[in-house]
Amino acid sequence: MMVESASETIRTTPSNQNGVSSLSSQSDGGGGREGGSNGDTNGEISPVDLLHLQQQQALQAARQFLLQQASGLNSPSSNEVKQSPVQVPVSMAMMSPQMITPQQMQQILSPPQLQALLQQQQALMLQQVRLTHTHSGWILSKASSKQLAFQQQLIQMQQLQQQHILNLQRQGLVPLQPTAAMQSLQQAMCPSDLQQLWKEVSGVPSSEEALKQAEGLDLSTNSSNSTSAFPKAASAHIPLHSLPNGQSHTPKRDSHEEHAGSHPLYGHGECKWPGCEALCEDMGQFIKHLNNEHALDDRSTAQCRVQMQVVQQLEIQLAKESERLQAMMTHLHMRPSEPKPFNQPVSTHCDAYPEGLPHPPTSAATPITPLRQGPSVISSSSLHTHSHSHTHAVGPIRRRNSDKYCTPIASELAQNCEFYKNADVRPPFTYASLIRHAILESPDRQLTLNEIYNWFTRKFAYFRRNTATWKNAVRHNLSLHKCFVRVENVKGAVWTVDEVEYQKRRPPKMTGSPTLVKNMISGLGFGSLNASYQAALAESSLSLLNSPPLVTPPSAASLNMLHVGHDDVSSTVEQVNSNGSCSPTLSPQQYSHPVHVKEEPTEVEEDSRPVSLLAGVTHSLPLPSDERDLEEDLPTEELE
DNA sequence: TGTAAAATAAACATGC
DNA sequence: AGCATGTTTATTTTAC
Repeated sequence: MMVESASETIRTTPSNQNGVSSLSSQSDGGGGREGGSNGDTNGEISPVDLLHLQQQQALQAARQFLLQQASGLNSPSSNEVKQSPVQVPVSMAMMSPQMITPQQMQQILSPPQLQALLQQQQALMLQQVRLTHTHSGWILSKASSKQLAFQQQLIQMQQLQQQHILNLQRQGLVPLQPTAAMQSLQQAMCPSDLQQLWKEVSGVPSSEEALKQAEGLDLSTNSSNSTSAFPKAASAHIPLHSLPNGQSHTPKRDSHEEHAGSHPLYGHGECKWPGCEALCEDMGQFIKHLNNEHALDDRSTAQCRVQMQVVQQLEIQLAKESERLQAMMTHLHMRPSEPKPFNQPVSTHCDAYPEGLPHPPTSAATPITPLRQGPSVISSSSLHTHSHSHTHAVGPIRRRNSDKYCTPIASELAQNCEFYKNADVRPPFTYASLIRHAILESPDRQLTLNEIYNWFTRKFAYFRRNTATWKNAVRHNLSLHKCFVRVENVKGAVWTVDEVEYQKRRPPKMTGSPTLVKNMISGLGFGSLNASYQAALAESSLSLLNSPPLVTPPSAASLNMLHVGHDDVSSTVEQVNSNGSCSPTLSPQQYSHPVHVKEEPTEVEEDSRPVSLLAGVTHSLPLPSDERDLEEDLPTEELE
């Protein structure tokens, strides 16, 4: 090794010291065996399943829609829902009726369209009701209140729609007069809410707001903290069940709404008011426009109401789906006896995203932090590890596990990068693997120590929270392993990977060894794994890759372990065309490129935000031995 | 049970 | 002095 010590400096910031105590090493308990408790045993397609399916589809579409609606939509190309019927149907048509309020339809669709939609929905509802009745006994016992509520929702939507159809016919197309829209609005909201809403919607943004236009709400911002991330109109609280029968509830004021930074309704020089795309040069002009065109009048109010309902519906739906997801997770990964806090509000587990924000210490009761993620994909070993280290959530890496027996790091990371990013789960990889991966992932395949640190903290929530020891470990590994080569350049030293050395480091071990595979599987605590079922899962998950990234759940079971190579990355880089961690741009060849030490190490502070979770199909999902249709509903997650 | 690999901890050096 | 970086040694844990 070279022990020279030239004068070099490290330019980067000292990085994060989220000082959390280091944990002494500790042993682990036995191992969480996922219970085989079979909560529900539905084998065939039922009406409820149909409804579920419909809900899923609606939710997916709605999620996109919500993102558009609630985020101020930074992408200039994507227009919001507007009068133009051409724009709408793509997102709207996918949404099931319960996602769209009549008012919104009224705003969006032309009367003929509205009529057609209404008829369609009526037919659908009738069908559903009939099914419900036909199987009423079964449904009641199984689907319970959730479905009933859903039905109710449908019916009420129906009524609202009819009401609005009448209004439409009565007053022509444009609803400029105070109408039932207003009435229903007032019905649904208590006066204080209404006032607040009006104030929020029509109020002139304060000058300070105008000044803060720097960071408009973009998607990432939105997802960072669920409810408060919604734009004002959305965050205006409305009765949880916004049914015309009115409710009293006193929403706590959203403290964010006054300080939302830039105006959520303004972005890319364009007014983001639903149905409006007026161009505004600057904030001042926009404010003028807002006051003129979207002042406090009936129309604005109705539009606001529409928006509220949209958001509310979506939130409700999201809550339900999240709940279901957690139930699934609980069932699949955790002890059956463990009662899960199902009632956790969505907002609490949606805050995982912001990178710098340390999690609130994961309570021991909730081993699986990232509820919003689809940890169905997460490495079995990581889950396993995590699940049985309650008392010390930051237990030691169960190292060999990953490196040798689990999925290669690249595909694993690619698949679960979002999970690891948000979940306080220790990645099942060796430090060496991670370091190598980080370096290879960088544009120049070289990183400073600090950049390596940053990569760790960026990619893994675990390393955001537990900084005490792992940095030492990183340094230790860098020094220890010959495969990491320190290279000096003008500005400092960078670390590179000597691929040859890395390959030498560990001879292939378990290539094609049935015994090892078996051990691996059993070691992961899966019990018996049905190969054919895995294959099916893999296949099905393949299809997920075609889904839009936003709604692609990382729920694909995968089979990597069945073709485990000898080593994590070495096999991965060549096999899997995912350069790991979500940045699918790097070609495999690049990994083997000779390293060029560049003069100025790049700062990879906030690298390209990798979003795709659609990496591999290769993973293993802990499955109960009884084969069940896990794909029944996909965790509709990832509000990146 | 022994061994190797990896994690963990810590001492120490160096430069800024 | 304090910190970041880097090296080295020792011990523990884990899987084989």
